[in-house]
Amino acid sequence: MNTQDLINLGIPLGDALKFANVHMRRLFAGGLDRPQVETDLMNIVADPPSYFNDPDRASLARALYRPAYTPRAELAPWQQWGDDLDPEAIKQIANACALPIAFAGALMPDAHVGYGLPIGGVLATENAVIPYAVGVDIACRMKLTVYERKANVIPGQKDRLANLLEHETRFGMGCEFEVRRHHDVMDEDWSITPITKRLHEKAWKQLGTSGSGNHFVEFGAFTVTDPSLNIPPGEYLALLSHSGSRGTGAQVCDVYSKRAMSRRNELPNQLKHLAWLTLDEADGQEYWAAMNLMGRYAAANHDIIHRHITKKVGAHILLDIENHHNFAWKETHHGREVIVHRKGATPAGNGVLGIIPGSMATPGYVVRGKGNPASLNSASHGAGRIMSRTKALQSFTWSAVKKQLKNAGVDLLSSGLDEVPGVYKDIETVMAAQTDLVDILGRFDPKIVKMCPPGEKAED
DNA sequence: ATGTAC
Repeated sequence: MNTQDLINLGIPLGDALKFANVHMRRLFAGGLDRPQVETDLMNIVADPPSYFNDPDRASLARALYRPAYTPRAELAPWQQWGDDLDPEAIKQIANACALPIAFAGALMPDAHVGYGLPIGGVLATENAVIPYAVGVDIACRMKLTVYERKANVIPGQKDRLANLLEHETRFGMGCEFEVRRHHDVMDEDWSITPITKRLHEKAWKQLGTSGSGNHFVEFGAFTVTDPSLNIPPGEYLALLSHSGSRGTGAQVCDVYSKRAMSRRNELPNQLKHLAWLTLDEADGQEYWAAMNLMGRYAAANHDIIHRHITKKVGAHILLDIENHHNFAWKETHHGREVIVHRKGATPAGNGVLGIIPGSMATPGYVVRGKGNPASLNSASHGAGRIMSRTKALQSFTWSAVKKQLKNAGVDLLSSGLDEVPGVYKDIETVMAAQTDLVDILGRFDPKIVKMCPPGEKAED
C-alpha cells in the first residue's frame, strides 16, 4: 500500500496525506493486514469528527474535516462580454461570485476555463485576496516600445532583428541567464517573505527571461489609428513582449494558495482554487507584499529585455506602453475600497492605456480604457484560447501554418504548434465585443516572432 | 504558467 492507494481512498493532498501515511505505517507495524488498514482509513474519511478525541487518529481526522460550505443564495453582481463563452468558464465566474467575500465580478470576451477563476475573469472582493484569482504567473504583463523608425526597414534588417530576439532574452521552462543581468528591483528587500527571500538568487538568474507557454518577444509594424497617441500617423518599427514573474512568481502562488486552501477547508474540492486569505491575517499580508514585489520584478524583466534590444536597435523611442494582466489592486468601486483581481484581464480605467495582443499572425491593439464600472474597469487580455494544448497538437500541421504565416508576412523564429493562430479566437470578434470597454488607438502587426521552441525543456 | 509533486 502506497501514497497513491491513499489518494484512491479519498485522502486529499496536503496535511491529510502526510498524517494518513503516518497512521497507515503505524497500523501495519501493529500487525493489521491491508483490508483492515483500508477499513480503518475509510472510517476516518467517512466521519472525521468522531475521531477528534482519538489520540492516534485526531490529526488525520482534523486534516480531513471539512465544515459545510454554503454558497451565497444571491450572487455578487457580474456581467459578461461576448456571447460565445465556454459554459464552464461562466460557471466558474458564478462560483466565484457566490463566495462570501465576493463584491462584484465580470467576464471578458476572451474568457476560458482556468484554475479557480477563469482566464478573462475579474473579481472584486472585500478585504480578501485569492492567489489563484491572480494566477500562477503573477504580474504576467505586456510591454510595447514604438521606435522612431519606419516599419518598412524590417525586411532589410530581418536577420539582425531576429538575432536580437534570439539573444537578448531566453525561452524554456526553468531558463536562466548564465551571466545574470541587473535591475534595481534586485536591490530591494526580498526578505519581506520567507519565499521571496529563498528565491532571490533564482529570480536574479531569471531576470530578463521569457519562459514558455504563450510568452513571446516580437518585432512588428505599429500603425497609429488615433491622433490622441500624439505621434505622427504612420507605420513604425515596434517591439512587443509578453511574460511575467517566471518561476519565482509561480512559487509565491503555490505557497500562499496552499495556505489559503488549508485555511478555507470548507471549500469543496471543485472550488478549492478559490481559497482566499484575508488582509487582516499575516499570510494575507505576506502574499500581498510578495505579489507586489512580483509586480515590480515582472516589470523589470520586460524593462531589461527592452533596454537591451533598444540599445542595439539604436533608435529613439516614441512610445512605451505596458500593463499587468494577472494581478490584484486596491481600488474603489461603487463607493467601497475593494480588492480587484484581474486574471487575464487588462486594466481599462478611464483614459488608461493598455495592450491587447492577438496571436503570432494576427494584430494586437493599443487601447484606452473607458472606465466602464460594470466591467470593474477591465477589458480582455488577448483573443483567448479556444482549444487545449493537447488538442492543438492534434489539430494543426506546420505545413498549413507556414502558409498562413507567409500570407500574414510573419517570420516565426520558433514556437510550438500549441500556440499557432488557430488555437485562438478571432481577435477582431473579441475587440468588437468590448467597444464599450476600450477605444482602439493603434494596431501592432507581428513580423518577426520568437516563442518557446516545441518540446523545449531548458534552453542553453 | 512552472522544472511541479508526495
